Amino acid sequence: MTETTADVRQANREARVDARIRRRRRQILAAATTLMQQSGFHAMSMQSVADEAKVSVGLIYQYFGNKEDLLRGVVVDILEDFRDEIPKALAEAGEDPAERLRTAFRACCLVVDAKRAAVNLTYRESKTLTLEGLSQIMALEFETAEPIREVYRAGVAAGVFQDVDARLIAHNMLLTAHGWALKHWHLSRWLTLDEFIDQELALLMASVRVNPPAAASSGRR
Amino acid sequence: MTETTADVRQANREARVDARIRRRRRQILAAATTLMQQSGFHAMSMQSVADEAKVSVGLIYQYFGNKEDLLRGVVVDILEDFRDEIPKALAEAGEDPAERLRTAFRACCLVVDAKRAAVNLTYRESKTLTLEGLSQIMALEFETAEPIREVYRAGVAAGVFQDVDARLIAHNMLLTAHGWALKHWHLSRWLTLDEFIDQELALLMASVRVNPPAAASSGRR
Amino acid sequence: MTETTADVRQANREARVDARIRRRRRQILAAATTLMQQSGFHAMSMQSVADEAKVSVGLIYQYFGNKEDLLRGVVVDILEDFRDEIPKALAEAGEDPAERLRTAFRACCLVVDAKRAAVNLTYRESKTLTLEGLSQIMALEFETAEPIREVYRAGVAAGVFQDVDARLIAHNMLLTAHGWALKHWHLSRWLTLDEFIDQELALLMASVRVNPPAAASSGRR
Amino acid sequence: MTETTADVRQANREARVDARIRRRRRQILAAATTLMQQSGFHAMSMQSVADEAKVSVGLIYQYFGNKEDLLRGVVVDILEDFRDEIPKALAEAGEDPAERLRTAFRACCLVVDAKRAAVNLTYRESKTLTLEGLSQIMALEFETAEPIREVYRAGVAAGVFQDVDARLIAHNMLLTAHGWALKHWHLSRWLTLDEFIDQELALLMASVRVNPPAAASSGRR
DNA sequence: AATGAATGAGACTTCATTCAT
DNA sequence: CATGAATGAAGTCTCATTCAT
Repeated sequence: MTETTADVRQANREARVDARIRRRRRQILAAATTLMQQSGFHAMSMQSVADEAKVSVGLIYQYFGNKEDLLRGVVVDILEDFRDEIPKALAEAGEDPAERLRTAFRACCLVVDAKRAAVNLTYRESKTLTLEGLSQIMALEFETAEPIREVYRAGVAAGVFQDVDARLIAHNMLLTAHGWALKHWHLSRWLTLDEFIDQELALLMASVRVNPPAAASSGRR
Repeated sequence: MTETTADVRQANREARVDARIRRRRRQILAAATTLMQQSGFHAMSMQSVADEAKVSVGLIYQYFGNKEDLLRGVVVDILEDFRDEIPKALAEAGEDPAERLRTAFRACCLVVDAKRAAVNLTYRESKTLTLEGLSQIMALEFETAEPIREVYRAGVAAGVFQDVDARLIAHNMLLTAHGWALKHWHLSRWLTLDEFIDQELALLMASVRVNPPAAASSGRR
Repeated sequence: MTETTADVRQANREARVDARIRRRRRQILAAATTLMQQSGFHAMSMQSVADEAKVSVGLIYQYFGNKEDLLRGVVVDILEDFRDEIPKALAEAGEDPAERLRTAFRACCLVVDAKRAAVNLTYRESKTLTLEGLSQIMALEFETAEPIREVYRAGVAAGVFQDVDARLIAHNMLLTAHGWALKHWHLSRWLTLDEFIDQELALLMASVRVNPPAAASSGRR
Repeated sequence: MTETTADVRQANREARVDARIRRRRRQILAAATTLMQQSGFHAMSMQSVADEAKVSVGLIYQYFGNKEDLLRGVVVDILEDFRDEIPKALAEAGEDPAERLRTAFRACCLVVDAKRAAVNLTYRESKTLTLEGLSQIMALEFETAEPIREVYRAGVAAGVFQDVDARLIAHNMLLTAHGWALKHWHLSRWLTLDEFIDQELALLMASVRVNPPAAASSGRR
C-alpha cells in the first residue's frame, strides 16, 4: 500500500518534472526563435534570449549546452514542424495522384507563408552549425521531402506523371515553396499567396503531366 | 603652355591614383570574399581580411567605412558578376526564343556552379545588411532577371511560350539555378551539373511550351 | 520514569544524528580532497564535489558554510593526519634519542610519500584561506612539529645532540620531508624513497651529532 | 646614400619598436606579478592587471596569448632572476670550496628574502601551468641548481666535502633557502635573516665537512 | 598613403550560492 | 533532512574601430 502510494507520488513528481523541463525548453526556444528571426543568430546575445524568455542566462545553459545548441534547437524545431505538416495535409487528400501532388504543394506553401521568417532563418543559419548539427538538419530535410517523393512515384506508377526522378520533383517543389519566403519582397509585390500557388501549380502540373493534351487536343477538334 | 604641361601631369597623376584606388579595392574585396565564403561574415575579422589582402587594418578603413560596407561590397561584386553573365551568354545565342531561354538557364547554372560559395554567401548574408544595402541588392537582383524576362516575353509574343507572367518564370529559373548551390549537398549525390541542367530544362520547357507534344500539333494540322 | 525512557530515546536519536553528521562530513570531505588533489581548489566546482560525494549541492551547504570552509576542512583534515602520525611512530621507538630522531624523520617521509598530493595541496592552497583559517593551519603545523622538538631537546639534554635550537631542527626535518613531495619530479628520478631517507638521515645526523668522529679522529693520528 | 639613410631610419624604427615591446611586456608582467603575489593567480582578473599596468585588457592579449601565458611569464621571470643571482655572487667569491658553498647559500637566502612573495608564488602556482609551461619551469630550476652542484663537486674533488650526491646537497640548500619564504611566518618570529643563515650554514657545513672536528676534538682533549 | 598599437565594449560561459519543494 | 532548479555576478577573451606616427 505504502509502496503504491510512494510510487504514485514518485510518478507524479516525475511527470511534473518532465512537464517543467518541456515547458522551459519551449520557453527558451520560443524566445531564441523570435530573436533569431528578427536579427539573426550572431546578433542575438544569450542575455537577450534570457530577457525575452524571462529566465536567467544561467538557466539557458542547463537546457542547452551552448549557443550553437540553441541554434540547432531552433532550426530542428522549425524543420520538424515542416516535416509533420505535409503528411497531415496528405492524410485528408483523396486518392488522385494529381490532386495529392497539388495538395502537397499547397500545404508546403501555406506552411512557408505562415513561417516565412523561420524559413529564411534556416537558409541563413544552417551553415553556422557544426557538422553534427548539419547532418541532423540534412536528415530532417530529407524526411520532409519523402512524402512528396512518394506521391510522385505513385503518380508515375499510375501513369499519370512523366517518369522523371521523384527526388528532383520533390526538390523543385520544396524550393519553389521556399522561394515564397526567400524572395517575398519581390513576389509579394505582384502576387498574393493564392495567386502564387495557383500559377506555380499550373506550371508544375504542366511540366509533369503525361500526354498533356493528347486526347484533349483531339477532343478539342 | 606650362599650364598644359601641369595639367597633363595632374591628369596622369590622377589616373595613377585612380588605378591604385581601384587596385586596392579589388585587393581588399577579393580577400574579404575569400574569407566570407569560407566561414561567413561574422567569423571573418578585419585583421584576417588585412592579412589575406596583405595590407594593414587601417587601410581597409580608408577604402570601406566599416565592416558592413565590406560585406556590401562583396555581395554587390558577386551580384554584378551574375548580372553580366546572362547577357553575355545571350549575345551568342540565336534568335529562337526556346533556344534563347535554354541558353539563359544554362548560363545561370554554369555561373552558379562556378561560384557556388558566392551564391550561398548572398543567401546567408544579405539580411545582415542595413536597409540601404538591401535595396541595392534587390535592385541588382531585379536587373539580373531582366534579360530572362525579356527573352520570355519575346517568346510569348512569338506564340512559342504560354502566356504566363514573365516575372514568375524568370524568378523560377533563377531560383532553380540557385538551388544547385543551395542544395548542392543533396543534388550532387545523384546528379552531375549537366544532368541537372538537362532535366530541369526538360521540365521547364514542358511547362511553358505551347502545344507541347507531337500528337497535339499533328492534330491541329 | 517515562522521562527516563524519553531521555534514552532522545540520547539514542542524538547519537544516531551525530553519527550521520560525521558520516556526511567525511563523505563530502573525502570527495573534496580527491578533487582538490587532482586539480586544485579553484578548478573544483561545488557541483563536482556533490557528484563525487553522491549528494546534492544543497547538502554541502548544510555541512560547510561555503566553498572556503570546505577547503579549510580538507587542509585541516590532512594536517591532523600528519600531526597524529609522528607520535604514533615515536610510541614504538626506543629510548635512544638518535634512534628516536631517525624514527621521527622516517615517519615523516613515509607519510609524505603516502600523501604526496595532499602535501602539495597544503602548499598550494594554504594562502587561499582567510586569516582565520590560516591561523588554524599554522597552529596545526606547530603542533605537528612539537614531538620532534621534544625528541631533539631530549637528545640535547642527554648530550647526544648539538645544542642547536630545536625549533630550527624540527623545521628543517619537516621541510626536508615535504621536499620529497614538493620536488618529487626531480628527486624521484635518481632516488628511491628509501635512498632519500637514508641519505638525508646521514646528513641530518652528521650535522647534529656531538663529537661525530671522536674515535675516528683519534684513530687517524 | 639614400639607401643608407633609409636603412638607418629603418633600423632606428625597429629599435624603437623593440624597446616599446620590451617596455610593454615589463609593464604588464610587473603588474601581474604584483597582483599574483598579493592574492594569487585565480584571484587576479585580467581587468585588474590592465588597471594596474595602466593599459587596456585588449593590449595584454597582444603580448600574452592568454591568462596562463601571463602566469608563465611571471614565474619564468622570477626563476630567471634566481638563476642569475647565484653565479653573480660566486663570481666574487674566492677559491676555497667551503667559502664558495657558504657564499652560494648566503646568496640564495638573500635573494629569497628579497623576493619572498615571488618564491611563495612559484610554489603556489607552478602546478597551475600546463605541461609545456611546467617543463620550462623545471628546466629553469635545474639550471639554478647547477652552480651549486658545481661548487660541491669541486669541494668533493678537493677532499673538503663528503662524497655525497651533489644533486641532493644542492636540492637541500635551495629548499632550505626557500624555507625562509615558505615558513617565514614561523621562522621570523625567533630568527633574523642573518641568524637563520648562520645557523643553517653551521648545520650544513657540519653535515658535509670531511673530518669535521678532527684536529679540534683531539686538540680539545 | 599606410601602418598597427591601442582601446574598451560586449560576447559567451561558469559557478557559488539560495530556496521552494 | 535533502534536493537541484534557478540566479546573476564575474571572468576570459575577441574584435571593430581609431589615431599617432
